[in-house]
Amino acid sequence: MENSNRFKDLIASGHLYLQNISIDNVIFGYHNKELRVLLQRPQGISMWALSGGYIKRTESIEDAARRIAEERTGLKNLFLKQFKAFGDPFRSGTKVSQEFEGKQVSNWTLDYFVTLGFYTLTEFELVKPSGDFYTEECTWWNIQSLPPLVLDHKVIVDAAMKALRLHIYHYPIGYELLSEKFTIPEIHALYETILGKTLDSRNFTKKLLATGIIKKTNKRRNIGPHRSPWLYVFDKVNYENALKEGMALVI
Amino acid sequence: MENSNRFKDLIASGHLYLQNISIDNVIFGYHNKELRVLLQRPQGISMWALSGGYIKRTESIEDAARRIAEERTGLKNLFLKQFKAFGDPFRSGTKVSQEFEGKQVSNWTLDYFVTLGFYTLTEFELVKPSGDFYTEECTWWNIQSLPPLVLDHKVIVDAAMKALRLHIYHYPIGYELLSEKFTIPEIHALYETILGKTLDSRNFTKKLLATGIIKKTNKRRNIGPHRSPWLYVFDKVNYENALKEGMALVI
DNA sequence: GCAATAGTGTCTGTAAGACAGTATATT
DNA sequence: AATATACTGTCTTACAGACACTATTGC
Repeated sequence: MENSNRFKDLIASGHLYLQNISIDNVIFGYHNKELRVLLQRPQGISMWALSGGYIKRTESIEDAARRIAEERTGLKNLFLKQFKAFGDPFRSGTKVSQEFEGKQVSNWTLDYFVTLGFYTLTEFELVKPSGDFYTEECTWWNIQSLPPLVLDHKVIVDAAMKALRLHIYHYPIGYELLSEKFTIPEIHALYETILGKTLDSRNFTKKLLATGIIKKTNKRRNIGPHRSPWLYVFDKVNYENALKEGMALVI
Repeated sequence: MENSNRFKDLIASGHLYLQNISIDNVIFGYHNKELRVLLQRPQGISMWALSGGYIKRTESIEDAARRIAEERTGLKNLFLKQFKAFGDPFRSGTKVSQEFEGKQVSNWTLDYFVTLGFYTLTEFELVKPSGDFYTEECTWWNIQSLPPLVLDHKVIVDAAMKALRLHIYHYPIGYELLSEKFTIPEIHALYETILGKTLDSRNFTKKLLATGIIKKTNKRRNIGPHRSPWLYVFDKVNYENALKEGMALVI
């Protein structure tokens, strides 16, 4: 059977979405030394939830996670990483989860769901968060002061944060969080914010430059009554390679 | 509703297993400088497959992966790690997959499956592989010379191998692959085999001992007409801690 | 000149990595 | 004695990490 026909048949015969499996996307936003997470509050619930959704029968899990991020942020081509799957008969199936995941009030949303954890990186000033019909609020929360979260979403956020902090040493993080041209102090602040600790600026600069993922331009940024910092850009070739092959950065 | 009743209802009302999601467990076996993978060949198929299965509505994903490993190896308490989820509408749904995953000939096994990749470590001499009713053969294959694999199972094996080689630096690997007491040359050979490269024995010993995960006993192993090596054991406290918290080993 | 920020060079200490000779068990 | 394997110490080098002064900008 051709694939297009196969899809039509599957969709016609059953559900648009895969069953028993969901995606929770921890959408991180960065701006000006602040790291936030995009959360939404479902109608009539006092707790907050990650941007989640289901996998269409016609898309890969990465596409699904990307679509969910795009629905909430309006942005395409975000930095996206799968980090862990969570599955336990008790993680969904409480009263709360019925109300929370009850976007579609049918049996299978009350069922045992395995959720695939992804995280996404974006610049939160570029984003006007948008919830869906079942969402009462959708907004950014500082990572240090999150509101009460439904289900095991706090566990998922913590795992995403842990994965992000590990990945920052192995993948070129920053492209989606900074403007196309950025200064060393800007990317320095980004790394400090994500890692939650100060990094010696001299050593940081040396080591980041040694990876080759960024390069100096011949332009400077005017920042008022101070010395103008040089502008840098990501080196396309080295960036893509580090994204695919990984890299070693010990800062 | 009580949980026990909830499960009964769910199982009675639908399927025993979660739908659209499977587990593939890359069961690695080690013995005497050789690393193997446990594969099975379904009835009437010429290609081989990973040990896979589905998730019962009453168990967590880790429990399901553990159960699958136990069904094939007969062993409990194996080293088990989740490493990645694979999901794409085209990864299952070919003619081959119908025959392969057609253990239960019903619509949903022909459907789009997201599979959760786990890997397991064991000592293959301890294992008498056992397939199930639908399996024609179930046996160990050297990692260097795998037979043709169904679907994307080669991709999954490669990803598991990559994850294992990364994890060996961060988790105490060896407890399930060696006898309770083992010598430095034995664990040295294990690390060399998994990493696929030679490791200087002097530096290896220094650094492994520095982690504190193994400790010397006052016994030696008799190995014939040669100097008798000391026997070591894993240090329970440090081992458990490294398993939970991770560790740093640069070899 | 002042205030604020950018930018960078050097030193030290640690440890990774290279390297080879001695010890021991058996026949 | 011969053989095969276990065991270990030192040196070099690289680099991580600590550290502080100079440069630039606008007012």
